[in-house]
Amino acid sequence: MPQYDRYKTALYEQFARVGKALCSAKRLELIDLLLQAERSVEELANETSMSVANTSQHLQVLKQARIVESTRHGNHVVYRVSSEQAGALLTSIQLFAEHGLAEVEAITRRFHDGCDEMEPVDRVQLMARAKTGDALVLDVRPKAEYEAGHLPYAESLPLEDLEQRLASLPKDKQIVAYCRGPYCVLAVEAVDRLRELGFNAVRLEDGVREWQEQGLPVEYEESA
Amino acid sequence: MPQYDRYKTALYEQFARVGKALCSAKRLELIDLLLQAERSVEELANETSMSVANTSQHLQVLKQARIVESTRHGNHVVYRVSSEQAGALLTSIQLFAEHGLAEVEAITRRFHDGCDEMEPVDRVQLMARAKTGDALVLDVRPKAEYEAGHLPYAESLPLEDLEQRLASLPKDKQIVAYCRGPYCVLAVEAVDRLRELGFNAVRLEDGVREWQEQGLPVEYEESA
DNA sequence: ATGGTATTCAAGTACTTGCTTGAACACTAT
DNA sequence: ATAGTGTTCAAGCAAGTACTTGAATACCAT
Repeated sequence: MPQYDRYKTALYEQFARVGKALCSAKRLELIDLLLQAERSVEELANETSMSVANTSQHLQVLKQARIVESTRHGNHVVYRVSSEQAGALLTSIQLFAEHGLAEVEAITRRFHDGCDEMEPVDRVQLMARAKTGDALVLDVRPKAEYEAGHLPYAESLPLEDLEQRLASLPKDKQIVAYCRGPYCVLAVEAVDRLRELGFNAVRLEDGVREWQEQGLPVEYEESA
Repeated sequence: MPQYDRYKTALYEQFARVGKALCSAKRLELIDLLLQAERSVEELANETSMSVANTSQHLQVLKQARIVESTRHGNHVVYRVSSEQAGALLTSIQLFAEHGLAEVEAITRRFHDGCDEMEPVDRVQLMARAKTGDALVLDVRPKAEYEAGHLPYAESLPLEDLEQRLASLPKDKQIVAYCRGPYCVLAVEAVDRLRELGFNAVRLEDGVREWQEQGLPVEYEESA
């Protein structure tokens, strides 16, 4: 079966193309960022602390695997994730790593610990409370990510603006902060700070992606 | 945020460990085989046309990523997939590759073409027809894989034994052959041969894994 | 113990990858 | 045109990976 062997090899090599795109920590980080919102090469380079050239090269690899796509906008080249299935890919890797590799749990615990916020939140109920104004849902990611998609009734309050806007936050309602997802620390920091100041704040582990994967609705800025 | 940076890097490196295990065509092939049934190193080496030492090394990589596990059985070391989530990983890569990479479709088409069997089969209905004996479902994989799990009411008829057992096959019922899944060619070959001889044969694209992922039941040999 | 078989380990080589640097290219604004 | 900015390309180096070969280990049978 020489014919068949060539077929088989060719096929697995195609599958491996996808695998190769996912085998670098930096590339996974890029995908994760792009899942929140599209970005230019320069922005991605800044956020991942890589050189622009290097970032560009990683993006080429992802592009060849059809995980991301790009369009030129004037002087910038904007990259985005090419399909929702790319998110599923990352999710399944993260899920697998979390269940299979004890190290992942150890790492997240070491960082998130001290912040014992992890009371399980009923998502549907949370949405209802947000709707009635019973709870204040804060999106603490950078504004651009909020605009690209956010939880229903959530308000944007990027972590970096938190200090300036403390006065406008209610002391009498529960504040629920979320960010990019379970591995992101933005919401952890926000909740830590808010509690320090006496607010009733909890962290929602979900990001928009997790929320969406649960089949729950997400809002977008109409202007875009 | 140096502390945070270290956390982030460590985390993505763990995720990448999983990715690294999936970035070689040979390793994907190994996983695919192991998803059908557990095997010794030697068997895997034979089936993938690799040297034993090389196979062993690939298996170490998969083991470190906790995708496979092994136990010693007397003189042999038997490897198996460590959890069902590993199957989900491979599935999501294959799914992604199939949708995103035109090459995959081109490759499969080139091989499967001529065999225009792909009439969509209603799985639940097929199971009903198999139960009543209305259709004969053949598992054309090697016997060991059949024993590790097969579709309900399916009979084992490894492709290599097909010629010898032609006489026992019915001309008056539909024969539905399946193998490891959509990318496997065993069933294609079986159907080709059967049709040549005037049987009413079709191929079911599913393998056991696909079947199971649909939430449908699977049978195991009680003896095992 | 001895020899046989299955697996893993260790060392070596060819090849690939990740990152850097500096140049080239594409587009904008003047 | 010209200069300025953002992105990609090309060359080069260090590090890592895939595979081979031959030796070492683990187990079984006698």
